[in-house]
Amino acid sequence: MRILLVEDEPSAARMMAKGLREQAYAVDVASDGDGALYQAGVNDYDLVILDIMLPGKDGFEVCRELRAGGAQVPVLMLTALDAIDDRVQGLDTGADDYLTKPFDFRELLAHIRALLRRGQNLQPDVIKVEDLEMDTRARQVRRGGRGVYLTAKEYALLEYLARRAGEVVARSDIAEHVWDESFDPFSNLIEVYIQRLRRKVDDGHSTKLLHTRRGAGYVLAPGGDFDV
Amino acid sequence: MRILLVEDEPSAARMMAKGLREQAYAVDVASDGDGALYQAGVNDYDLVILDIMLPGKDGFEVCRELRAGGAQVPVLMLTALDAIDDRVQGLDTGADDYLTKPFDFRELLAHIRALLRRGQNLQPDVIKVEDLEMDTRARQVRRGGRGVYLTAKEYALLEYLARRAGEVVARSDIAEHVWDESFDPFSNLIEVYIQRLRRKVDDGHSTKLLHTRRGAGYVLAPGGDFDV
DNA sequence: TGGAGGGGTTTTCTTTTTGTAACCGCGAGA
DNA sequence: TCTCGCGGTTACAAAAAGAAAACCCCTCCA
Repeated sequence: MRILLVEDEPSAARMMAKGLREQAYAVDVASDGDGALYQAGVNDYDLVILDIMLPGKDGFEVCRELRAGGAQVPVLMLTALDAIDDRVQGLDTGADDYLTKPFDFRELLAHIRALLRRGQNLQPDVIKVEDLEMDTRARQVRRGGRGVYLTAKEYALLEYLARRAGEVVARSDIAEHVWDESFDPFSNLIEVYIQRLRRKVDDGHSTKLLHTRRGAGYVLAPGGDFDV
Repeated sequence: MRILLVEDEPSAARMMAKGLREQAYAVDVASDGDGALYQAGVNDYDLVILDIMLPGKDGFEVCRELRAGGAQVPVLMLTALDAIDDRVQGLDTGADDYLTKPFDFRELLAHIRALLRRGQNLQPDVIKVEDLEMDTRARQVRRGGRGVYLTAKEYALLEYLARRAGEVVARSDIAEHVWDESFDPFSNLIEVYIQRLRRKVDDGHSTKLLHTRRGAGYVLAPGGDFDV
């Protein structure tokens, strides 16, 4: 899941981005309103985290322009406690949720999870495909009851495929939602990660879940959704 | 679906063409305005993607000449964000849509889908012919509920026939829409692919869907019955 | 400060797909 | 019925896509 973080204070931005990446989110950072609008226009984010206090256009204005441009993306507003404003509380700026600073990081994560869930028509917290189970809340994966240790990127990729289980997912989609703007489309990084996932998820199991559709992308499904 | 991509920057062109081909579009590339006009004159494209910034004739001029020549083909303009122009926004250059660079690839795909759909009065995402189902979004094909594995070219050909189910499709049409300009009209490649499709789609089913009309082309229809 | 691990790159190897070509067989018209 | 030609079939070569392996670099932490 890919997030745009709009925060002008560099150290806060760095810290949050780091924490989010640790949670396997792909994060792009914008430090002002215009940059944020530009990024949001270019990429398809799953969530925007928007600090209200920004140089130039403030958070309210950014949110307004986003909505005016037809963007459906969920927006989480951040505001200082002493600057809470009726507009924020009423969420009538077009935002979907807000959080007061300073906040506990786990609290932020909880809000993010809730918004993301809402954004994809309430997908369950635990995704099951055959005997593969992904607990997206605990970020825990098990295959046939046995725990599978995945790195953050591996997890993010698997979760993205799992949420679209049974569909052929184009590599452009993967690049878009699992990696951030620094992804090099000519690298074979996706193949490399698919291979790492196969080793951890499919190796030693007779039913493989990760299938290649040459010229199209990858599918996560038992049997690949057709008899080969 | 056949697309003419007009883009002079080689790496951008290569990247876009690759991504589009991944989505089973047949893509021709032109690197300047005159080349584009020539190609568009010779071939029948379903869509033209036109960068405005071109050496020689620019995108506006190319579009104008295209329209002057009576071309109805949908045109999607690409423009740099900092070069947005009233002419672009007003779409009064004869273009049907525009997109600012750099853009998100999925966004491009969405625009392409929208334009292609607009041109053909709302094509559905799922095409059904008898017990053959093509889910064009998930890129899955099934016959009688059973998944059918098709390569990229096979899929493109079947989709083209399916969209024109019941019609006799001339091999010249097939060559134009499923292959690109490098197609050798003296080869029997189409026959080869029809055969491959028959093996995967019709074999083992009593009602055949792929029928030959000698001297005319092929039809995808149950029983091959159609109004003459 | 050094080593382990995660993320990313590069290179090489393997498999699949695409395209070519030669040959076969059937159907329509003579 | 015979023949010609269109299309079908099959085999194979070339090219592309993907898999695998090895390697690099950076960060974090003991």
